[in-house]
Formats: sequence, C-alpha cells, structure tokens
Amino acid sequence: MARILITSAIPYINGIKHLGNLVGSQLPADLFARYFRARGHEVLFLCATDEHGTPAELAAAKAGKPVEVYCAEMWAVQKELSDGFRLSFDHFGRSSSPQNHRLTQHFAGRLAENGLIAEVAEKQVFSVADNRFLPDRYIEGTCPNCGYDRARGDQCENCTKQLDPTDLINPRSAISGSTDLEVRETKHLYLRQSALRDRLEAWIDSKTDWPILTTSIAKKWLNDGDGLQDRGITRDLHWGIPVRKGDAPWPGMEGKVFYVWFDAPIEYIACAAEWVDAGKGTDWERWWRTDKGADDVRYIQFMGKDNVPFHTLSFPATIIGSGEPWKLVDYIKSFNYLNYDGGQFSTSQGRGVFMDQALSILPADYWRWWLLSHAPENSDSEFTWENFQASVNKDLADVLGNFVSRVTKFCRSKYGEEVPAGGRTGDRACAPTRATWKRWRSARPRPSFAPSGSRGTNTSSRPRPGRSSRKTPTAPRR
RNA sequence: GGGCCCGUAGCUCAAUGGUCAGAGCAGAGCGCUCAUAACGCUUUGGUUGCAGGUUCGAGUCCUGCCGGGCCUACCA
Repeated sequence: MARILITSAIPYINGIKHLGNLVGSQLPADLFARYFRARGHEVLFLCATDEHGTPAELAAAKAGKPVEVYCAEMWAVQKELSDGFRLSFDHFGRSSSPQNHRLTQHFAGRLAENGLIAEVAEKQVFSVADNRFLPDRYIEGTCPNCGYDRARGDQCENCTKQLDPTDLINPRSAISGSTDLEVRETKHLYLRQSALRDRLEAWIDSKTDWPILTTSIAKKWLNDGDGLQDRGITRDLHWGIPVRKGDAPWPGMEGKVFYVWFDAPIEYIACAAEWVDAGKGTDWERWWRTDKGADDVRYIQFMGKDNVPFHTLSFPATIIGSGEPWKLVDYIKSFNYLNYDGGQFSTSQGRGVFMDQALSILPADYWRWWLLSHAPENSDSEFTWENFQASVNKDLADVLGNFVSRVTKFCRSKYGEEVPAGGRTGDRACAPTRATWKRWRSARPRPSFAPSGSRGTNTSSRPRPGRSSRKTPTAPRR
C-alpha cells in the first residue's frame, strides 16, 4: 500500500470559481484521490483558500466589509460549493490560518539564516487617496504607443505593448481614479532564487516523466534572459502574514506582509497541520517531513498552467533553501484552460458557468462527469452548452440511465420485489476481470484523464478478451 | 518583440517513430423489445493546417510558413 499526498492549487478568495478553475485543479485532483483511496492506498488530499494579496483587500472594500470578515465569509461559500461538488478534501484550510502564519515565518527565517534573503530598496508608485502602494496593473493611463486611454501600468490591452507605469500619460489609480500618485521608496525582501538555479534545474531535469506543459514552463523561467531571477516575497499591504524572522521581529520590515505567492504554497503544509488541529488526523509531519516518515510518500500536485512557475521554482526554492528535510513534490500535473463557447471564462466579466450556477442547474455528478471527460490535458478545450446537453442526454440519460432502468426492471420481473442472494461467478467469467485488475495494480500513480486511447497501463500488444479497461476510472459501468 | 504549446472526421477528443490514423456524438442502413421517445448491430466520413527534410517507416522527429492559444517574473 502506497501513501499518496495530493494537493490542488488553492483557489483565490475573491469570488466564486468558474468551471474552468474547477476542471484545472480541484476536480481532477479529487478524481485522483478517490481512485487511489478506492485502490486501498493511504491518501491525504488537501486544499484551502488563498486569501492574501491586493485583490482580496479590494474585494473586501468593495463589499464594504473588513477583509478578515470578508475572507471568512467567502471561505464558507467556497467550502459549501466544494462540498456541493463532492470534492473529497481531507481538509479544506485557509492560507490565513495561524498554522500558516507560523510556518511561513519559519521558512522566511530559515532562508535568511542560509543567506538566501536579500533586502532591496526600490521605488514604487503610491496612491495617496487609496493609502496604498499600487502594483503596476492597478495603475491606468493613456498608452504612449497607441493612445488607448485605459492602458494598464504593465501592459496596454489595446496594442499589447508592454509598459512601465512611468510610461503612462496621465496615470491614475485603477482603484479610485485618483491622480494623486507619487513615487516612494520602499524596502522589500527578495528570495535569492538565482543562487538556487542550478539545483532547481538539476531537480527538474530529473523529472523526465512530467507533462511537457510543466517542464517547458519551468525551463523557460530557468533559462530566460539572465536565468532565474530573484523574487520579491514581501508587500506593503495590511492583510497578510506579518514579516517576521521565525519567532523574531524583522528590523526594517515592520508593517509589511509576505507576498501571497510566498505563503500560499506553504499552506499546503500548514493545511496538514490544520487537518490535525481540527481533529481529523494525528501526525501531519509523517506526510511532510522526510525525517519523520514522509520518505515513502508520493506527492502529486494539480494546477492550471498559470500556476506552474510558482510550483516548479519558487516553492521548491523555498523548501530546498530551508535546508530542512521537507517533502518535495514528485509529480506536477498541469492543465490547459477550458474555454467557454469560443472565448475564455472570465470571473471579472462574469462570462461562463460558475460553480453556484452549475449546481442550481444540475446535480454535481453531471458536471463532474462532463468536465473530467473533457479535461484540457493536451490543449485548451471547449465548453459549449450544445455539447454538454448532447453528451448528458445521450451518454448519461440514454445509455447509462436506460441501462440501469433495464437491469432493475429485469431483476424485478425475474426475482420479484426481493433482492436475490448473490452467488459465485465462474472462473471463465472472471478471467478478463483478473487480467484487468492485474494491469491496474501495476499502473504507476500518474494522472491521465483521457477517456479513450492507449495511454496508460497496457504493456502488451496482444488482443485480449473482454472490454478495454483503459477508460477513465469514473466511467459509470453499473 | 521573445519563448512555449496546439492544429487529426461535421463536432468533442485519442494515437511509447512501427499493422489499414482510432473512439464517442452527429449522419445513413438494419435489427431488437427485458428497457427511457430507448437500446443493439452495421456503416458513411481523413491529402493528420501548408511546403520541404531525416528515416526501411512520420500524425509523431527537423526546418520554414499559415492559423489559434498561453506565458513574459509587481494580478493571482
């Protein structure tokens, strides 16, 4: 029996997720977890909400609520929806948990002790009216290239030219519209990823079985320009994990918090501690510390492709740089995007199908089945209502529904109202099943969701009796 | 601009460099009735985006082009 640790990319707190988010991480992770539980393996499946960062603060302000209240409410909403979709997390935590505060500060302290943190003074745009520093994309103005008047500080959406905020003509805050902006100097901590570049590259090169989507993105970042760059891990925000060096204060960093992408992956670990503290488990280090029993754990992460750089580089840099025996990921399953009727799903534009709407239309299993059988593994895939309707009506209602109806009515007509006692199946009938079972047991725990085709576990080209087993494990058969 | 991914039947998708490129749906034909206006069987449909190259052999590897998408480090 193997021990399998599974994490799904943690969904951001600022709203209800759409089906594209769901199929890109949580849903396939859930299928994978259920499959290995059903095969008798020991599984720990963790997810959480990702609660820090500028968008969370702004969403709370827009809702007219204190950010911690807003996040608590949205956590409950997301928890209810994940339950509604029957996502079988062993724990659904929060990146704002005390456990994550402690652990994030611990990692930062260890990295500093190992000389992997640099303090960098930099200039950044500050909005007086908003009383906050503005990330580049929260500054709007007129594009110097094409004249578009709603260009963002990082890029003009109209002409796609990349910009620096200081390039903008008549810059203003995208939050309040205020033009009372000034450039202020601020000091931040940087994770010296460049110092770990060669170790990260060697580690990634050793992962020859990862999806090309995962490794190609990682290698791009490792080799682009001057190679892997250091990354700022602190921000001038109010809501977040206060910058501390382990248990100690961090002189010069008062009032600052860690960057959301520094603390979010650490929540994978902290979530296991939350799982124990919630009384659902007994020993979380057994899953995460290779010196405390986790050396035989196989750890698999699920995420959309936009998350890959942080999971292949930043988070491993944090773990390796700590010098402590934390468990590194063994396999990163990344997904492309699910599109909606010819375009992208869009949370900000309300375009697409959202988790709450979906459940109000049909029960979760309809969605689970369709989404998993159309998971965008090799390229972006497409949701259309026509396809969804036709697939559900034909495959679920007609084929499966009719089959169940037929079997139950057949039994009733032959055996009456009583369920007949079971018997033993003959050896001849069992033989194909045994062959199938043997192949399943020898399969490597690597996720692949394509409903047809010959990827997977078959090592023999000999035709075999019975029906192919190489279907997605959720394919309803009885 | 740079990098990467993708392009396969009307649609949604498969295919460790190796039989005749396969499934489901849609279309056509036949059949069945234990069953949901169902179901089963058969079947039509392909210059694998285009043009070259490597190879005994290319959907797969290489080069160029066309088209779509993603990323490009201060959104997450």
